[in-house]
Amino acid sequence: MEVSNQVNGLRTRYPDGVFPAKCPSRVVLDHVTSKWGVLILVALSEGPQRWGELRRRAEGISEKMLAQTLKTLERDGFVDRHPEPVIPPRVDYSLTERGHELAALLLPLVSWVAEHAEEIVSDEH
Amino acid sequence: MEVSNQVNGLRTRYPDGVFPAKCPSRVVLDHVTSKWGVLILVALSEGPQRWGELRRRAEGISEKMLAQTLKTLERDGFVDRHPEPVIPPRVDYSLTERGHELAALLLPLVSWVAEHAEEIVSDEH
DNA sequence: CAGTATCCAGCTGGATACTG
DNA sequence: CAGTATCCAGCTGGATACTG
Repeated sequence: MEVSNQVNGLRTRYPDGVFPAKCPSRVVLDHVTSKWGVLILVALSEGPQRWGELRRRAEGISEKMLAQTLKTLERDGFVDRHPEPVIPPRVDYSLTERGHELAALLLPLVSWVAEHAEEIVSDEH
Repeated sequence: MEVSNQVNGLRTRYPDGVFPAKCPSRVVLDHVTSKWGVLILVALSEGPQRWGELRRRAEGISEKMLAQTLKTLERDGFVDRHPEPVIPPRVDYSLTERGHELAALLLPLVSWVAEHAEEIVSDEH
């Protein structure tokens, strides 16, 4: 699918440029652009990872928010959960195909921000 | 600047994939991926717009949040404010060059979400 | 029109303790 | 290890009234 098609899709769906308050787009957009959602998706774009590793990578995330974020992303079909029946428990998380599509669009954004963030923040006396 | 360079920048800056809790990247990322920040940036990518029009487009936004979001985006150097000395007042907002760079990365993401949101939400019984 | 100022309800999310 | 359960402080952000 080409980018131009995707952008046309935006205009087709919202011809007047208004985003209705309760449209599905806003709901899903809030999930994927949430503070922790972005970081988890970017982390998982490097490959399957365990709960503990995700917790370490998204520095500052609480257990509650990690559980909640993973559940939302799983529910939206971006993330797969693979529990292994061993003791102690081991659970791997990975991106679904849909999750990979999304991450491919998220990565350039996050990279751009990572490259420009210092300059942006330092301008703010 | 190529996308591959940008993604390499991510790895260079965060080689172990950890996003430190208080790094500038996280701060700026929170601004641009905030609930209203995304919508305002996308709306402005269609051209300069007045306060009232932005308020109408980002359906559901309060005056307080519109003012706050615009100030943050202006402070980050993504948005320019052009007040005209007329009565009644007229103020136009537009993207800076930096804002256009960012919007170019945001649009494919928002478009993808707009195209898939219905399917995603409908899967959630 | 394009905001600012104030108030405050309620949700977010952190901290802590606990578990199969 | 990978979570769940509970509590609650404090921030977010909506509503309302007002202004140059």
